[in-house]
Amino acid sequence: MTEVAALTGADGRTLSHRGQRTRRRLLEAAEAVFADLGYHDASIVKITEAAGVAQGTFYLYFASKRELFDELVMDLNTRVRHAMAEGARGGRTRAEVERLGFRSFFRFTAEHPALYRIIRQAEFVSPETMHRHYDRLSEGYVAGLQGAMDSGEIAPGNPEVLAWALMGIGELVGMRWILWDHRSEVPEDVFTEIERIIDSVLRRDA
Amino acid sequence: MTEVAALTGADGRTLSHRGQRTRRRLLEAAEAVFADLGYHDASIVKITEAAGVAQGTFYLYFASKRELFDELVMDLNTRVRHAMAEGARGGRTRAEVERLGFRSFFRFTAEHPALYRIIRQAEFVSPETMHRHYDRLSEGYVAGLQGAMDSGEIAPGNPEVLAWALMGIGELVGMRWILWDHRSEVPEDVFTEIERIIDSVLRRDA
Amino acid sequence: MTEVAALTGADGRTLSHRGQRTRRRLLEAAEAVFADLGYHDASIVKITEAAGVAQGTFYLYFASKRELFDELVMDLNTRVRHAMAEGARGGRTRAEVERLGFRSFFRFTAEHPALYRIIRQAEFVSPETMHRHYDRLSEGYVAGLQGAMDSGEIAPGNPEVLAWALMGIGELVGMRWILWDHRSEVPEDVFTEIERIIDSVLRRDA
Amino acid sequence: MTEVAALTGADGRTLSHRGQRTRRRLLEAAEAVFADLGYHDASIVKITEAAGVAQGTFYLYFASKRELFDELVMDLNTRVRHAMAEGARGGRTRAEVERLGFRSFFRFTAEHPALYRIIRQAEFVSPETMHRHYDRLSEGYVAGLQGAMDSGEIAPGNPEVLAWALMGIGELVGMRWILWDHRSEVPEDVFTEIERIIDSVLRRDA
DNA sequence: AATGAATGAGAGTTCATTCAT
DNA sequence: TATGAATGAACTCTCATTCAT
Repeated sequence: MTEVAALTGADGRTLSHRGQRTRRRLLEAAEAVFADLGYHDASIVKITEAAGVAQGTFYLYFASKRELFDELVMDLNTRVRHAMAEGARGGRTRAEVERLGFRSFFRFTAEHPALYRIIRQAEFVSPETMHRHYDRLSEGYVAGLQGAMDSGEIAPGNPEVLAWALMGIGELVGMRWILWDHRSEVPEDVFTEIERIIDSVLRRDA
Repeated sequence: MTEVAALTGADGRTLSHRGQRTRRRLLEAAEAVFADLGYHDASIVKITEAAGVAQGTFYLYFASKRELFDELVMDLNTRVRHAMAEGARGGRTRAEVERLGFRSFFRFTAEHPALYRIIRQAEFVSPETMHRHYDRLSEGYVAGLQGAMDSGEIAPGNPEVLAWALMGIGELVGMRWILWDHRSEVPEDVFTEIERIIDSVLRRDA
Repeated sequence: MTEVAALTGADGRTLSHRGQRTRRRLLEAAEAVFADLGYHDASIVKITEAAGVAQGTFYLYFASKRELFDELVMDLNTRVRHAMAEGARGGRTRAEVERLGFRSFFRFTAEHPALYRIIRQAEFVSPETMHRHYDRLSEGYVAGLQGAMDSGEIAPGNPEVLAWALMGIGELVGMRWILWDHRSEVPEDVFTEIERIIDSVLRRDA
Repeated sequence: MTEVAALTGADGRTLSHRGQRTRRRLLEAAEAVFADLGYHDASIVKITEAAGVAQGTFYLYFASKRELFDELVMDLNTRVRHAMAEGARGGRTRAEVERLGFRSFFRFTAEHPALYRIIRQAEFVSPETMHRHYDRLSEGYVAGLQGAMDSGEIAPGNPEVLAWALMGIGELVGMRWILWDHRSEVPEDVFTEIERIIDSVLRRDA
């Protein structure tokens, strides 16, 4: 259950405080540069420059550009899921939980555009990592939906397909109204429609 | 309104028959290579090799790799939309139209994986083209949905948001069950759930 | 029997006249640079500069630095063997043939120091190529020695070991008196001693 | 004349017991890693890892990678010569001495492949050291051969050339039958031929 | 219309060496 | 005495693009 950030260098050795700080700086710089430029145009030079370290330093902490990518994706994956779980905590009905989850997701997207931008290139960079990202994300959905279907709170159906449908909605709506419009959250009327969609899809009698 | 395939060389000159054939071969090769390798790993050498022409020939027909990309995306865009319109033609209710549209979309995805794979890289290759792709796709949806809302056939709501939500569903479900599973169409139970989702979202009383 | 120089590019394609010329220039530059600097310090930049072409041009003709190495070694190997065979042609006794062969070998070493210098690094660069070099060289010796032993012209013994012993003598004496002293041939008194050694080793009664 | 192992750090300071041990460990690790990988692929990291010390520690004992190389070569040189002298001690004729010397040389080569493998790269790493290695080795030979020529025990000739010829024989035969075949000593029939060669070359009447 | 040789900038990565602790 | 983080130059190799034929 506990997910601990790796605190080792590229060779698996434990790091000093200074080392940990450098590693974190590199990871943060990478997030920013990847978000800006995408995986391919984000060169190691640019990342290390942004982190304020020399080029060679990079390889003290990551075995390759791809490994950095994998770690960053998994890190962001952990964080979105936490953010969504956190944001949905107060929800009393399944629909409310999902609405709150979407809100948190949009907020996270606004704050961490890298996640969205990286993930859409991931299939050609690191397919397994991409799969793991979506799989982990869907797991959370599926568990909740399955439970609510079993208890009869929401309409019966295939929870896995529903999960992927919801992820698709989140991805494209976030892309369209957060990223393209450079907003920090989705406009209210857009969110209202999202709510309507979620509600109709989950609603039992119908 | 009429969309005519460009029949000119990179410099805008009209092409001979032979020239047109070469151009088409290049475009087809590019679709295949892009689908396989993605934009970045698809080099001009690989594309010209696949097309059976010399490297230099490429620049007789396209000003740059990026221009080829743009053209290919727009070409595929036109073709998906035609395929969807065609496939949905017989639909008698809006819901039926959408279901048929999805079916056609999935089929197209199976036959032209390049579209999906290219589009997910597009933001860092050619943002305008990417926007145009989604915009054009959504236009078709919006028109239909708007009409059906106005006539009271489907539940009122924000047709644009709904359009993007539907595109998101199609994208992720197609990715998950067509591309990842290497299937030529989505499994029936998955499609059944998709139908359920579409129906709930469009259903009036609720 | 006929050994034809490869006339293809790195991808196996046949070359135009211009291409062949460039390839040859690259090979010649490599021989010079390798002889001067050894394999490791001879960078592609230095080789292409010496050849008067751009860096990228190199990879049009050789798939890698190591492939160039292999080709160069094999090329020089062919040439020493020809030179030795040629030089020894007039010899009437086995001993005379060997003496003439050594002369040619020393002359070749003076003209192509790269062979010696490359071969001594080869074990860590391309072991198989190194083996092939020595094996091919020894084959010529062994054939001649075996025949002369069978006919009773020279003392009986193990022709293979003898061949390697002779190669060792040639290598170290060439290194000491040609390469280190920067001479174009071995001093006469040194050669006289070499003759004495060869004669004693081959002499029958004893 | 006395050859004392250097007991100083890179800066010339005398070393504590602990320091001496570390230095020795580094030298041993270097011998192993050089033998395995050759000079160029043997990085300081690999050597220090093999020695179980930190990277920076290396420079407490050696001013540079090249200095380590020089010291190692000279160390091995001292040891081969000792081994050969030791092994040849019982020989009663010059020919017997040489035979025994060769035996010891082959045995040393099997136990310390690094010597052979390093020396063949040495010309581009540290020419002076390479020269010193061969020169020292030949000195031993020359002294003995000269004496035996003077006393008429062996055939008259140029002892220096003969010495280099013998070194060449040892190098190539050791390479071929010890190193390439991964044997701990030369096969008996090969050694028999070596004996024959030595005997013929040294034999007076003839 | 087509070729394919040539270019050169820039990529990811390695490594001997330095230095603060 | 020892550590290990940091450096930055240099390396091999790739690739979109140009151009002479």
